[in-house]
Amino acid sequence: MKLSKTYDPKKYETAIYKLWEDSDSFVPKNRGNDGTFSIVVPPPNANGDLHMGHGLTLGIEDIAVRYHRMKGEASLLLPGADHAGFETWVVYEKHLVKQGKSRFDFSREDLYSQIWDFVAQNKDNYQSQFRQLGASVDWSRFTYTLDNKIVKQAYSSFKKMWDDGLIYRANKLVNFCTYHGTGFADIEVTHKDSDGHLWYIDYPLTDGSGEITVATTRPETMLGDTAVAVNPKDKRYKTMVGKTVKLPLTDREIPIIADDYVDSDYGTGAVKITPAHDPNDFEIGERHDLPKISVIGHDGLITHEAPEEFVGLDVIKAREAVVSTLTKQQLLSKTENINHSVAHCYKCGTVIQPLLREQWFIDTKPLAKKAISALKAKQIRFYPDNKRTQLIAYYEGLRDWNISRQIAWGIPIPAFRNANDPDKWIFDDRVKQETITVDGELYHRDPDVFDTWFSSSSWPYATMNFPDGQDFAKFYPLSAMETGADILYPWVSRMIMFGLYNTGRIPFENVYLHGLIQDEHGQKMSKSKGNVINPIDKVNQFGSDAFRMGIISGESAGNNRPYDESKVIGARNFCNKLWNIARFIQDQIDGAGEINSPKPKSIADHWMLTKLQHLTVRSSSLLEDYRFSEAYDSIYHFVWDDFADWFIEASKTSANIGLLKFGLESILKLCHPFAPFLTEAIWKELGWSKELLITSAWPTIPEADNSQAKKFEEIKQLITEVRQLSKAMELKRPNLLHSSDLVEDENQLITRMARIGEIRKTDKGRGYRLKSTKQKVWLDISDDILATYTKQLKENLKEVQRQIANYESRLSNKGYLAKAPDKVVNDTKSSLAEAETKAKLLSEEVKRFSSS
RNA sequence: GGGUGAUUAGCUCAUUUGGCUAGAGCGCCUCAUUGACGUUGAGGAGGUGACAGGUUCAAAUCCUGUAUCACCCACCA
Repeated sequence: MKLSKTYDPKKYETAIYKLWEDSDSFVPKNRGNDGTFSIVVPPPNANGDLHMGHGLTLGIEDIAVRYHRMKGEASLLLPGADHAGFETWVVYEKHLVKQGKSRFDFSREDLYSQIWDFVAQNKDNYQSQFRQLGASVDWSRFTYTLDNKIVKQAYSSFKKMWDDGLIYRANKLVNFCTYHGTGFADIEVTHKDSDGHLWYIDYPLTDGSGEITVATTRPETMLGDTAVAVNPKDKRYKTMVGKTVKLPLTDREIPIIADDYVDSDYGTGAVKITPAHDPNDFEIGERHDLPKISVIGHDGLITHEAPEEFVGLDVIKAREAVVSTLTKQQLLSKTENINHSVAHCYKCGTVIQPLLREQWFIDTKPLAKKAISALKAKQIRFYPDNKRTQLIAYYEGLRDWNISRQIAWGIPIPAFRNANDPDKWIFDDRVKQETITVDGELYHRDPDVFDTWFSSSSWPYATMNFPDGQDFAKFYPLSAMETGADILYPWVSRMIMFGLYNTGRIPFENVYLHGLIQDEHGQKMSKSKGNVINPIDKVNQFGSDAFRMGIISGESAGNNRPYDESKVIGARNFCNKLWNIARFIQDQIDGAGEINSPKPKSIADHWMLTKLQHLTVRSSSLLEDYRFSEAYDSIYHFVWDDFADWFIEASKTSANIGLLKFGLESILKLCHPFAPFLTEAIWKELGWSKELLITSAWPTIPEADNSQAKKFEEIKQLITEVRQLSKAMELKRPNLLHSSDLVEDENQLITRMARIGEIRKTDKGRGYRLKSTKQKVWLDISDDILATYTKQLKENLKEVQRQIANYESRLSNKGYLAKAPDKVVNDTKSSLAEAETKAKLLSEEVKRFSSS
């Protein structure tokens, strides 16, 4: 079939993907090689469209997997979807609001099943987006984070940790978002610098001997104060320690205590202590056995623990009321404006309230310890490596992890509380029941669900059917985990800890972290800014292959990068170039009849093969090293600069059909991981093979004669020089004189490619002697014309002389000769020799024109 | 407050353990008009590698310091 003039992605992509799927090409299978390669796709949230980050993730992972598949390894790219507990919950709540409803209108069970259906609708959506991106994922292994095996693994992790004493339930301060009504892990809280006030409040001593002034940014919490603390070394307050103050606005009497935590230089050096609403105060409270009075409830309103006049006010109103009452009572001595860091909900921006709540916590110390030693021993390779060091630092400061979430959407925590003994908890996975009876006693299920990250921490092996699955035996640890650098802490860190804990092994051998894709101006993409670029739009506009190559081009691990459409356009043009190379070769073959075997004959043939050799070796090693952009770059330039611009052009003088075909086959293979649709489409249209390109073998390295190749390189340089001279002197089809067998042999090639009028062999040259070759070749032009070029000649000579001086000074340096490697020194010597020859020729010409 | 990264051509970015004349894409200038491709071909211009020191025969690369930007972490009331 005749190929059309330009490549039309829309015409092929859907059908090609179906071809791969129908042929089970994505199912891992060894082909003449017993290696394995495995990546699990970071499961996208099942609540919307794929974004740019997914495009990059899938692009990178698919390139790696397709390469290893073609190498013959059993290669698995396992797809999945994330129920994304809290994230989806937020999306669904907005959805409810649009319908004029709220979460309070439904029971938890109702909500759960509604969201289940909501998510199910979206799953099809992004599965088709995976297909559009060309991701060669094994759909038969598709895993959803609420699949039975994942839930079961979450329970067994929980149970094991429970049994090992790593899970504990405690009434501790949690980061609570009063808007969403749930607690968070520390990592889910963002700190923002905000303008606020520092209020100075006088607390009168009970014995009437004076007062102590405390400074606070949150005066409303004074209603829950249970002490005032000062530094034990602070002389100002030495006599007050042990006394009590009468807490204003309340009728309570609270002690003045001494604690090292207090910084004497900040504020007044005296701190009000509210153990129920401040993490530091909580710790001081623990040390001094202070009562914890919760004056702010989970609804964000003042509780009945506070005086009647404040009850039911929200935090802001309560603050105003407290300040105004204190002012009236003349207890407010000073107010300062300050800028300080305030914790906010990462999703809605509500100020986080540290509130007391009974939650499940994981003691992360022992888990982090193992992870640290694995990372220090470099058992996992990181791209870029500095993320490894960063992660170690993170583990070292890691605090216990609150895994309870007060939302309906998630995996229920398999723990039940004794109805008669609130401190007695048992593990049981009958979570569908609200109550169970064990040994004749009634137990109530914990209404909370797990933090999503708790279950996804086991993703690398839960997806592989740990502990007995064949996949686990074959593919674990994963070859690589490729994901965004932004989830190094929330996800990667925990997968490593959990993997080591549950399986005793690292979960993956390599971690490749890509940076954020920003908008064209380097701004973070976000819905609120309205600068989100949809990858699928770009796929539709430029084709999937162009998008993939454009987005990985210039990509380097760990670095953020703006979306650059010019790169996608460049890649689109490259697709078209490939397409037209195929068209040309197809035309050649159509007119050729019998196709000979791919034996190199001409010097161009040998040259092309040595370039191909070099490329195959280089691109393979770059791909093994996760240097995708550089691999793409080297293939791109071989195809365009070497194969199309030189080999194909040369073949117009004398074609070696067998080698053209071989070259194209090799190119299609090398390009396949990057441009899977296009290359498979060409492969199919050409109909040279019954097998699919996706499962064909990665090219082997061809044999070629290097000395023949060098001859072509010389001719190539000669041609380039003639082109340069023609351009500079505005010559039209100049003639060439030479006394060289090589030039004689290649005179047709030179005539065509250098746009020469006539080539003639002669004993005596005239005109301009070419400098790029050792062969004696002259551009046959008059001195008149050449004189117009004198200025350029002088500049060239100067440049060459500068180089010579440079080389000479290097070679006269004793240290250089003694310490630099021989190869480097020899290179310098031959460069010097070359430059000297060139200088001689140039100076002769310059002299000729200076004297005339 | 602590940490990490960045700073290279007009723009966006590469450059594996220090070693040829620091590269690419896009943009720019000049030319080519059609027999694979104008989503093309040929030629070209353009860089004190942020700045200041240091180590080395040799530094964009290693070290120290400075500046600017970005991100991450952090319980100073």
